[in-house]
Amino acid sequence: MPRLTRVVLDRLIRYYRYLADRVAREQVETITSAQIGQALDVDASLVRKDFGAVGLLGMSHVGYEVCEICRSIRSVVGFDRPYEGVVVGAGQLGSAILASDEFERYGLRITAAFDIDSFKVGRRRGGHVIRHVSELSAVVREHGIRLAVLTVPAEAAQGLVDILVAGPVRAIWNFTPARLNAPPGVLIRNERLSSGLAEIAYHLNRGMSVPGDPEDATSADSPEPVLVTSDG
Amino acid sequence: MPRLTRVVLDRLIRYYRYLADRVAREQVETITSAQIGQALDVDASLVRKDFGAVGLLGMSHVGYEVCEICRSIRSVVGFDRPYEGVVVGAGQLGSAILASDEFERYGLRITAAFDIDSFKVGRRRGGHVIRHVSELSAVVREHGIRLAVLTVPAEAAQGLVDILVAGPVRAIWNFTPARLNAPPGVLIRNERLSSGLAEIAYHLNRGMSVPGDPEDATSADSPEPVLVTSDG
DNA sequence: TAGATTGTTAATCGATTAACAATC
DNA sequence: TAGATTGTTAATCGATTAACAATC
Repeated sequence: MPRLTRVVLDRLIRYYRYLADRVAREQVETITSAQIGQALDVDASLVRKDFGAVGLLGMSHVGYEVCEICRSIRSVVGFDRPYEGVVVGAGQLGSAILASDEFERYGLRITAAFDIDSFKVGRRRGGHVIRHVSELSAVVREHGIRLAVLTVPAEAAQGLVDILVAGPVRAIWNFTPARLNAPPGVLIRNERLSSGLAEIAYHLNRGMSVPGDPEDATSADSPEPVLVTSDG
Repeated sequence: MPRLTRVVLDRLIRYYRYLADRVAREQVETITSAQIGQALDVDASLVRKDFGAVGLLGMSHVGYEVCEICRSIRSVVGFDRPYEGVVVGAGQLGSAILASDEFERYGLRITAAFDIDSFKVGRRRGGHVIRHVSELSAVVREHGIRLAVLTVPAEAAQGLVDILVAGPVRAIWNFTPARLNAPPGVLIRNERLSSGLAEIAYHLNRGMSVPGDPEDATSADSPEPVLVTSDG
């Protein structure tokens, strides 16, 4: 199977969330590409193409089996193979992430938290005892941790990346505004909030005159598209 | 000036952050499109095209004035015109946002916080007293608030959007996983963390074999690109 | 001046949409 | 069967990259 691009991956998530939510509520066994497309504002043939890309086969005259779609997406993306991650930086945002139980749904289990502030070390956040960052290198090696969530001040970020990638860490989920360098093969996923703010500021300053880039919602009753955008 | 697309806006932010950071550190007066392009892994002619789109003119043989670039981007995006926003939902994530001072740099000033939990109401978060959500409608109207940051449980999100857009709110910064509907002219910006998790899970499951989509960092010393991606 | 750099046009690339034969 | 739906190919669209004359 050829590598999926990020835009495809993004749509797969949207299909998955929409269908998983729906199947939990109503009894839906099958669904057509046109129905999904309308609900999510994606062209029906793009839906079919995406499904084809993950090996899903539909049934003529019927559509696709909802459970099979969900299963297939989970499997292709890898949500069904749990993996462990650590949170580095137990400030407000780090604590919010430690307290969240949303991530397990997507395969991620947070197994340790670190901070440099010795006042915080030893305290609990969302069921995890905070350890001192000096233990970071040993812990990720010992447990073969492959993901680190970075919620530290921007200045500290690169130094921590260097420590992490010297061990088994192969993906960094970066919530700091820092630009980070890592060796080939290490994924750095930036959650850049300033990008959201740019879009918001631009929108508010332009008046609301121009239609945008509808993304994962529609206002079915209005001819003009709602402005809905997302990072991915 | 024609409307800027989201991809252009995204790059503008990257230019801005890179240059603002740099000018704060070193004494740089001018810079060429090639230098920016190399630092940020963007084709030099795309840099020039982006600058053209915001009305920036360079000087042959010299490049662009760094301060002029920054000023121009701030102005086009609207960072130099402050606006007020409210945070709805004073949980962990809401508190993290309330505590942050990063956003003022981009024009956003948080002026109020709301929650439905009467135990929280009256307490302080990052300098703001939390008010009961029943006051939300009156407050946004009174202050002409145009942005709301949503950090509530997914089930509560749509109902709050309806209240907000009935008032002056014209942009929603959505940190919940809910898909939201709003009338035309209202921007809904989704910060969808599951999208980041999808990319991470996919990467970790694929092995690190395939080069990716370098975005705002490069490992200058390696021939292969580092995997660096971002929501925007 | 010579050479570096811009601004812009043309070529390329990739992703989305449209069309339609095959299927049940 | 007739008609709805898929899977796939071709056309379109938009964004990126390459090329290059104009400039200082």
